[in-house]
Amino acid sequence: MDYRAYIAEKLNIEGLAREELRDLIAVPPDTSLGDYALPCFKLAKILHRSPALIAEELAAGFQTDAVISSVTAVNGYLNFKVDRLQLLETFCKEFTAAEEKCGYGSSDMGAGKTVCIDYSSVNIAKPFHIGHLSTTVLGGALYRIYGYLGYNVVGINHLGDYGTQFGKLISAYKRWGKMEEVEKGGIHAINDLYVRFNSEATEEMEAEAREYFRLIESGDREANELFSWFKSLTLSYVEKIYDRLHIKFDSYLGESFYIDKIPAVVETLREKGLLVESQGAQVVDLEPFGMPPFIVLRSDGASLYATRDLAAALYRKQTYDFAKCLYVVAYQQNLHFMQLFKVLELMGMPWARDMVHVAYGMVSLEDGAMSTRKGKVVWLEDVISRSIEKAASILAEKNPALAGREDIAEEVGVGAVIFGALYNNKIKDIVFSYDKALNFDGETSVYVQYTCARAASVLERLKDTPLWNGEAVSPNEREFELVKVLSAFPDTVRAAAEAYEPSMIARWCVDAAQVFNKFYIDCRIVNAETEELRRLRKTLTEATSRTLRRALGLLGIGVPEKM
RNA sequence: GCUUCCUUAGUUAAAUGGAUAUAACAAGCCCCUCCUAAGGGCUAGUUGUGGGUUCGAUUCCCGCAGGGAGUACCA
Repeated sequence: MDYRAYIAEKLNIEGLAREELRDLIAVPPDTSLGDYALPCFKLAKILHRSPALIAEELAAGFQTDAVISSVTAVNGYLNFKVDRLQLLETFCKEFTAAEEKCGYGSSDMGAGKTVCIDYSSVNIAKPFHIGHLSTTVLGGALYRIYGYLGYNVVGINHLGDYGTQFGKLISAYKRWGKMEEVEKGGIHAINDLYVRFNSEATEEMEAEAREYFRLIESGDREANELFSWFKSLTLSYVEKIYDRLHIKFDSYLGESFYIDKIPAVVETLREKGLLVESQGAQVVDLEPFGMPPFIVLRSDGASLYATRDLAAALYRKQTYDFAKCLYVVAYQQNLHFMQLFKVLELMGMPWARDMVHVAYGMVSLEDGAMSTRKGKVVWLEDVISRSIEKAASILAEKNPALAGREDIAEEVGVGAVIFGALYNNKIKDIVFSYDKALNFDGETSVYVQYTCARAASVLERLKDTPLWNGEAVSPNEREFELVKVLSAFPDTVRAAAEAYEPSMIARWCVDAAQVFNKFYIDCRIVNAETEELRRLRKTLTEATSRTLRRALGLLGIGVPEKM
């Protein structure tokens, strides 16, 4: 139920629309003040009286009822307290109804709308390092969040499978590579070849690489077989990682897919008079918009990454007719996307405004930027396996008798890696350290999972106790706080989607877990004072457990029953 | 140079323009005959700088300082 709207409706202030009034209603910093508050300062202008006076008048004229139990005027604020039992009943009713459908916090607001999300977008022949984690888990989380809100979601892995680097790779393989070694070493063996090529490359070798790339393009059999082999090795490698991180895609169309669509794009740009020649290249002039030119074709006639992105955008609109198209790409590429979206706008595409660059911060190491060539790199699979190992060793120590420890360690360890990447605002840069990544205390997924395990253990003991059925109880502070935080979940999911900020959900998880743990410590659940209280507390415990599980699930994190 | 993002306890970070700026980690102390101590409690400690808008600014605007990123044929 929308308490704000309810209060706005009851207040009914002249000269102010209900909606406006509703949006003015805030939550006080301290519960002891109230559950909702109307700051009366803005009203002072409309009503020509002091805020304090307005608050007092409104308080005097407000009829409390079964929903709002008290109203007080304090320093220009009108503070409302909700009836706790009524809140409890409302929450339980809404929660149960939602769980019977698609889950508490889910919605049909996205029905009939498609959202394309371009994320992770791996490069062929390059292993995953810690820098690829953000786009992968952010995109994966947005994919699930939008799905939960009823959108039709298309997850796109825009493969980096086109460019002269693949000529280099073939050249390197033919020079030094052995099939058995590559089969055995997989993507890292391929990467080593590529790194070696770059460090030893001569003019002659560069020319050879260009020739191999030309051979790939012209359909040469051997070159294409090698390239396909590298591609399939890469895909089977990344799929293993995606499985562990619970990431999925609906499309793996990469850059190479768009090559034959480029002439048509170039033609359209020409027809619209957007294409000009500059220093031998074909460009769209963006000078009037304060940006460097958007290069469509190089002076040698070849396309660029930007051109393929343009073709991809047009293709996606045509194929999916999206309401929104998200690009989960680091802020390094801010300019690129500003240019891309501007060009689409200049082409007369009204949907250019539906394109969103979901920019996130960069990862560096404690001693500076990562560099694959210098070997200064942290591989993602190493981080994941170390995290799992740590979880396993803690588990072995704390709970040696527990069955299925391996799976639990996997969920805990992988969860910590994902959660670490999603907990802060996405725009923040990250300096990677194993100490921080492998921290399982405090504001972490492990804390949230642990809270769920506690709840599960209580619920196991109460499996024969019926749920609360609205019997009259007077909820204490802890129970009340818990209901409040749980009720905030649906809005949190929506806000996270709107801001493309899964961290909001991650933070909600920690908030809710903190509130639950205080409740757990202060209130006996199994041995509650009365039968009614026991049922109520069981109900709250179950709602917490289910919602936390749901929330972590949206982030791609599993929750073990025990740990 | 230009464009753009960032700057909050020792550290990492929260905070639709609202009341006493909130957590965690690290530090110090306390709590397991009691539903999982990967937990709970207590103590101490913060908005870079100068202006402006506003009844009210961590939040919006303009300087300054410091840092990141980008800035024509890489992706």
